[in-house]
Amino acid sequence: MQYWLMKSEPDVFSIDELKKRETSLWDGVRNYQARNFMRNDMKVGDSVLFYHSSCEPPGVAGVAKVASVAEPDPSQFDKKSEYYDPKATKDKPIWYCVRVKFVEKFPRLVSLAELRATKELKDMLVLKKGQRLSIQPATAKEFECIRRLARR
DNA sequence: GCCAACGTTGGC
DNA sequence: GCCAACGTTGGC
Repeated sequence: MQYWLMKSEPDVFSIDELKKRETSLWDGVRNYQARNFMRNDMKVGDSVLFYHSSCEPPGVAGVAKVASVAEPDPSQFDKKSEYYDPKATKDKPIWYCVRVKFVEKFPRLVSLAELRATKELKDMLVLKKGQRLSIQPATAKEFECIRRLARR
């Protein structure tokens, strides 16, 4: 069982939207490293910290879990989608995505500033300078620490 | 295979 | 809106 942090801009897709839909494909990822995490490493039942980025304030908004292993991202075939990739074919998909399931919205957002201020979390990838990857591995310790912070 | 130019991410 | 950091593209 692994732990992950997944970033999303709440204007595009938020924890509230996931709650409403219950499950959703995590589509639109167009970075190979992030794709590889989804395609190669994510397993059903893995826990996900749902991170809101490019907003005020950025931070961890809640928890999801992986509901199904990766499948070809349908948006790569959709000419009307902003994620359309003309190089992808159904025989040879390029992009993959997992399905995630809503678990909980935190009683309050745990902000990036708060993550930075927490000694236990100092090694988190999301705090590293220049770390832009939208999907990052996390540890059980980090996961539990953030869940505790959210209830303080 | 190098690397300059360009595009994107995302905090501030 | 700025810009640092990083990834991708494409000419050579």
